Order: sequence, then structure tokens, then C-alpha cells
Amino acid sequence: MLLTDRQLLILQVIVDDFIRSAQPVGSRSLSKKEEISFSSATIRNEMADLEGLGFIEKTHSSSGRVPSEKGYRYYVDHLLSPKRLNQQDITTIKSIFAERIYEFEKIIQRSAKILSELTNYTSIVLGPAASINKLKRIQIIPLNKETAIAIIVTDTGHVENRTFHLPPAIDPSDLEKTVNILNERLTNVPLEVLNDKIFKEVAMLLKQHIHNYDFLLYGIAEAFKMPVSEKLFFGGKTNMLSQPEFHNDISKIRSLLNMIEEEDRVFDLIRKNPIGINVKIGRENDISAMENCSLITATYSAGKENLGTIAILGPTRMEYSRVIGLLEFLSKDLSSLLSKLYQTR
Amino acid sequence: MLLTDRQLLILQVIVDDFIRSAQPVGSRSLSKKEEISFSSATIRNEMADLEGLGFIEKTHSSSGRVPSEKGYRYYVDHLLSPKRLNQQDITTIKSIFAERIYEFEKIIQRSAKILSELTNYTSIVLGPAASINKLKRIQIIPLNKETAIAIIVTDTGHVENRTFHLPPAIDPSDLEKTVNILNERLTNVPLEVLNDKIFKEVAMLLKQHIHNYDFLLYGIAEAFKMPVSEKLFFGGKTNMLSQPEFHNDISKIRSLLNMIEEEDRVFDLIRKNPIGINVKIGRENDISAMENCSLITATYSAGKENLGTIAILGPTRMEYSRVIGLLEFLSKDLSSLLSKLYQTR
DNA sequence: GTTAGCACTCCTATGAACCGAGTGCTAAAT
DNA sequence: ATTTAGCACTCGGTTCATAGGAGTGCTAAC
Repeated sequence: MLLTDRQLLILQVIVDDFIRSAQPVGSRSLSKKEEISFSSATIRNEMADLEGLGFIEKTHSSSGRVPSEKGYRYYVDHLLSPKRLNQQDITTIKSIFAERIYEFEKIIQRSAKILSELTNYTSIVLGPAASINKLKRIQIIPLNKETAIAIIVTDTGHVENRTFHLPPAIDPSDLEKTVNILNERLTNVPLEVLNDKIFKEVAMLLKQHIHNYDFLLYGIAEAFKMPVSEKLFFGGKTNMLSQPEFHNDISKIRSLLNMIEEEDRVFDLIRKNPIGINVKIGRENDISAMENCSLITATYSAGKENLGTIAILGPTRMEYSRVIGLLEFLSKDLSSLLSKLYQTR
Repeated sequence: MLLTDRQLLILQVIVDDFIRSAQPVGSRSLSKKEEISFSSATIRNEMADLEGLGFIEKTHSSSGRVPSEKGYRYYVDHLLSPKRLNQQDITTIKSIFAERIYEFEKIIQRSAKILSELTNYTSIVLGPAASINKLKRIQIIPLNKETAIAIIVTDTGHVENRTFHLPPAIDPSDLEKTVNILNERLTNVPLEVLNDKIFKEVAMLLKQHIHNYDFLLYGIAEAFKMPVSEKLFFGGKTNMLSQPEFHNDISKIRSLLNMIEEEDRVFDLIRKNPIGINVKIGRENDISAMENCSLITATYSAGKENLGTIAILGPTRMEYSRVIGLLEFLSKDLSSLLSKLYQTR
């Protein structure tokens, strides 16, 4: 079932207008728009058809029309005019990279902040997955007789640390030997296979050199076992409060903010998106708290390696065009910066 | 100006009742309470006096009374019955310490979470000031030709890391020598005087041993310069949304949540409190977003050393008695645990 | 000093009346 | 065969009056 050009035009104008005003759009106000040259009665007929097809809805029997999720979906897929970013936005985004910063985290944190300020929505950035990074160095620093800290440094400059138990009365030189072996064997190994390698290769070696090696090995393996997971960064967590659709519905706000606080659920939401730009509208997100929200994600990478995701969470009545533009632009910039950094490592 | 016993009783019952119900308290409903044996007319007279003295207020000319900030203050200072914790609460708090955990942060994070769940308010915990901790070990790990990571481990097991620039074409053995000197000279030095010592003592030594020492020194000092600040942990950030006083006032919620997101302001709020339990009511907090909120803080320590603060942020209509009980209990437990940990280090 | 009684105040809920924005349908115009 | 003008109708929102209830302050009696 194809829509006529006129229906497309009307759908587009309805969505655009509603995104701007947050008010149901009536036939008369539509007929006054420049781009529309036919009468309100015609529009009413077309709107009735569009409603029949499920692209728009009424909030009550004599109200104007509002886009449905299907309507937004069609709009995003077919009608979106890829709005050029304005110079202001470009300058602001470029400013993220103005300072020379060597820590990913800082850059990513700033990206999140600036994205949320530009859009007045909530931004979410999934940091680079540490697990594909490679080990640069392991250090073990005993704190006291019982415990020690294991510090892992990756080739990207990421530092992780864990506290673990030491075997009783361990010889300091044994510890040193162990660290040497670990570094020798595990340098440049991706973090995600670290644990595997420890048991397959390192265990053997330790057995030969270290008295009572198994307790120590167990401690170290334990320390590295927890998934070295990606970090989430947020910007404008409370921006949703200023969206008019939530003004009379504290419970919606509450469930949304609660979801944001429960990082696990945000992880799921963000991580399973495909490479490139992706738009999920309302219930497409499969989370009841997101019923009136859309999520736009964009992945960034270094070289061919996909690293993480930046996302904007806003109401379904979101400025899709602008947000997509911003995300495209930022993800490209992030990728090229990271590619450079990765190259020189 | 002293209040009569009867006025005290009435004030107390009004505050207690309002804390429970969030509804203005009328003379008739008061007269029905068990602990009150006189008529509603008498109560009305007393209430008029209490209002004249500024302890209670009307929301409109024919409404029941509501405690004023002054009324809460008097209640907290003089009327609070130090409610014993119930067994349930005690068990829950004890459970924070059930697992043997060696990282402060974990314990503190759990404390924040559990406090907020017990109270349904927002909890804020200021972690131990890293600056009074002593240096255990410094490690420097070069990432590439230009940059390196400095890792600082404290005697409490806290790990900090910073990226900094390396001098061009630095000799690896020089770097090693430097690290040795740093560890030799700076071990057991409190972090807050680290920078001082670097310039006063280490600079001299480096000068003697290392070619081109000043660039390196500068980089290292730079890396340690940023204040190693205390960390904030939150629990139940969105709990305020369920307080009825905010239900019709999104803007209040917004400014409150915004304040919470701006950690700097929370820092100021929390840090400047005296040792022990402290209650700040409404505008006593000097922050407009906190107008309808109270903050109760409790410090915790290890031995004589004051370490940090746990706090509960709730509406002025807060269960002062219970919250104070919980905070007292938890801060005592935290302190004794930390004292033990500190002792064995 | 305490209390009963009463007039008064003000909030809240309810419902009627009305307006305006918007629709659907029909019939006329193009 | 489309498009448009016209019109009856619907429904949410606002305004207004009304009634009820919770509460107060005051006065006079206990």
C-alpha cells in the first residue's frame, strides 16, 4: 500500500509540526502552511485515510492528529530531510576535541555533556569496551600480609584494579617472579582471553617456579575474572523533566529516571544496536518505561574496530533530523580521533 | 520565652502527625489523640500561640497547622524521642558488612544503597578523603613515545591514575631510576603533601641522576597536581519523586535533581558539617533548591581520624528520629570496621 | 483556665454553561 | 472525479455558581 505524494506531504508536515509544538495538529492550521495549497476539507479527508492506515492518531474524538509510532517510523525511514548541521553546532562539537587530551574517558565524558546541552535530551555514551584492549602491564602491590592489589594497564591507557587475597606467608620474591611471568606471558593479550590464558599457559609455568602456586593463581584469576565491562557516561539525566509530555505524569518520569539509574538496563538498551545510526521508537525498545521515548544510537570505532556507542534518549516527539545529524557528525569525529590514537600506540 | 509543657506536647504531636500524614493538622483531629486530654478549643488557643511564636504555620486562613522550619528545629533540638531502631533495620544494616570486602568503595556504595532503601529518601556518602591516605607505591608505565600513565596506590588500597606527557626521547632506564627515587622518597607520605615533597626533595635528587630531569619532573608533578578528591556515592536519587510534597511541582524536583547531578554543590553541602550527627533544615542549607528539604549528616572515622560523611537528604517533613538512629548506627559500624582495617595496614 | 458553641473562612469537589478547535459528512463547485 | 464550502456535532477546557467540609477565632458559659 503506497501513500500518495499528498499524503506523504501531509504526514511530514504533521510530524514536523508536532515535533515543534507538542500540540495535536488540526486540518485548518495545516491548510495555512506555505507548503500546503489545498483546503482544510481535503486535508481532513487525507488525514482520515492516514489515520486508517495507522500513521496518525487522535487524542480524543474531536482533536487534531498526532503521529503514531508507525507514523514516526515512516517519517524516520522515508521522510526525514537530512538537515545540515548549523555552524554553531559544528563549532560546539569541535570544541570537545579542542584540548589535547589523552584519556578516552575525558573525551567521552565531555561528548556526553555537550550532546545533552545541544539537544536538551539525555545523552548516553558507552565507553570503549575494555575487553578487546590488550594488556600492557600487570602490577601486583601487596597491601598487607593478607591482601594485595592487582593493577592492569591496557594499551589504551585504561587502568583497572582489583583487591585479592594473598596466600598465607607468601615469599615476596615469589610474588615478584609471578608478576614477571604474568607480564612476559600476557602482554598484548586481549583482556577478554586473559583468564583463559592464565589457566592454560601461566599455570604451568607457575607450577614450575613457585611454591604453593595454586592459591596465588586462584587469587589472581579471581581478580581478573569479573567482566571488565564498558563504562556508561550520561549527560543531562534530568533533561527529560523539561519535556512537556511528562509534565503531568510524575510516574512516567520516575520510571524513566529509575531505568537510567539502573545501569544494567541501559547497557542492554545501548549495546545491542547495529553499527551505524539506529533509531528505536517508543515500544520498539521493549521497555515499558521507554514507551514515550525514542533512542537514537550511533557507533564509533577506531579503524575497523567497533568501539562503543553514543546515544540520545528523548521523547518520541524528538528532533530526529537534528539529532541524527549531530550523532553522525560526532561519531565520525570520535572515530577519527580514536583511530589516530590507536595507530600511534 | 519558654513554652509550657502543654505547648510542647502539642507541637510534638503536630510535627509527628504531619511527618506521618503530610496533611495539615487540625485541632479536632489532635483532640482525638490518646496522649491529648483537653478539648479542641483549648488546642486552638495553644495553636494560635504557637503560631504567634513562629513554630507552626497555616497553609491558608482556615487550614490546619503545619510545622515551620523553626518548629522542626525546635522539634529536632528538644522534642525528638530517640527512637530505638527496630530489629529489621539493624539486620539490614549489618548485612552491609556481611561479606568480607576489602575495598572501602564497595562498602560505601552498599551503605548508600541500603540507606536509601531503608528510608526511601536520597542517601549521599562522602568517601574517605584520599588526600590523607599515605602513598604506598608509585608506578609509571609508558604507553608510547609521548605519554605515560602514573599510578598511585595508597596504603588503604585506593588506586589513582593519571596520564601525562613524557619528555621526548627519554631513556627507559632514566624512567626506572626516577620511579625508584620517587618510591624511595615518597612512600608513606600523605597524598596531600606529595606535590610539595616532589619539588622540595625529589627535584634535587633527580637533578643529580637524570639527564633532562625538569621536563619529566614537570610531567609527574602535573599528574599528581589535581586534587585527589573524595568521591561521592548516591543511593535513591529518584526517591524524592515519590514524596507527596513534590508531586505538583516539577520545577522543584528539577532543581533538586539538578543540584544532585552537579556534584560540586553536593560536596559543599556535605563537607562543611561538623563531627557527629548534624541536622540542617530547609533554608538552613543556604541553597534554594533545598528549600523544602532537610539534610542529616553523620561523620565516620577510623581511630581518631575523621574520614568521611554519610548523609540523608529528604523533605523537611522527614522522619528525623528514625533517620538519625540509622545514621548513628551505620556510622558507628562503618567507623569500627574502618578502624580495624586501618590498624592492620 | 477550660470548654462548648457558633459564625466565618477557605479549599475542594461537582456540575452546568459556554467557547473553540477540530472532525465527519454532504452537497455543490470545479 | 476531485476538491471545496458548509454545517452539525464532539469533546476538552474554562468559567462560574453551589454545596460541603474541615478548620479557625471569638465569645460566653462552665
